[in-house]
Amino acid sequence: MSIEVAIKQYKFNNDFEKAVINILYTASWLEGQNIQRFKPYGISPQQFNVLRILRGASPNPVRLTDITERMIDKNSNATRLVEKLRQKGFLKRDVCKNNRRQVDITITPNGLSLLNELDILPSEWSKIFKGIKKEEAKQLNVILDKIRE
Amino acid sequence: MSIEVAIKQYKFNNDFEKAVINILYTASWLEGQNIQRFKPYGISPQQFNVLRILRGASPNPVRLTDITERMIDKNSNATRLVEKLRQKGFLKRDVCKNNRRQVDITITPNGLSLLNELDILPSEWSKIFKGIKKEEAKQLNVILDKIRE
DNA sequence: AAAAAATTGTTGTTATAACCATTATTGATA
DNA sequence: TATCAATAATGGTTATAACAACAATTTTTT
Repeated sequence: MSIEVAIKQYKFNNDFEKAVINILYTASWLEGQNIQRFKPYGISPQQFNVLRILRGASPNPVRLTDITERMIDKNSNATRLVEKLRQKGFLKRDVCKNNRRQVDITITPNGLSLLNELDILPSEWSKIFKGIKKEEAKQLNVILDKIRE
Repeated sequence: MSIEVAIKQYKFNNDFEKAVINILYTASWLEGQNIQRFKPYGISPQQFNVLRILRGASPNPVRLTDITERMIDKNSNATRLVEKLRQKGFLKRDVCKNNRRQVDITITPNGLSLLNELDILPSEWSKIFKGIKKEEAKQLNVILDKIRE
């Protein structure tokens, strides 16, 4: 659906302004889809993000600052997200031996199997993105990367 | 900056997955810019969004459902956003005469002049978007609209 | 007209985000 | 080695989001 119809605003000052609103709107839309996807498993998109970061480093641990750096939304409070996930048994926390200020955070087998269930299969991607082709996804990535220069 | 470097994740399963993360990340980045922009004026991006909707309809009033429909982030609680803005004198609320369930919401001169200050001048847009050209902004809009089909 | 259904907006509650001060530890330096 | 700055993480507080129940009013049905 065009952004004009979606938010019933038919006058944009220019293509850049429209792009800003389009990005924000599309992100909110995707976020909504993710919330629905994760809800049955009792985790939030942010928590999912943390688990993916941990899996990326697994079996090596990561520190809290690593998580903050790599998070999509940098503003969140990583300490509390990690604690939530620990309570659910998806990760473990150990004070780092070399540097006792740091905490080593590692995903557990439980966490890995949760991610396994949540991974989107290649066949599902084409359903979700039925509107665009691979080439367009690539173009999109190029343009978004340029925007944040 | 490429999304890989930004979030230090170098393996994506495919271009679609990368696009999802890229959109979410870019939106968070834009949101951050907006928060900084609006902070000196004491309003949030959501409140700014509401005021823009009101200006779009001005001098006609809009109702709460209109606001919810047109908001970028549909999940917010419009009632409370409106109340915040009313307290600051940026809009007024009147119970609708024809239908007493409804509330007519109108932007005040105060609200209009706030928006006036916050409007991004054409010269500023090119600074913010120094990374992309008008044509790329157009392409971006086309692709994002297709995604949400 | 009375009852049922739909619409419109409000409010309570719980969870999460945002902001910022604080603690603990380490490493540098004088 | 005592001090100070930098680093790493935590926790209190306030604001906002998310969800859901609720109340008031209007519209539709019987």
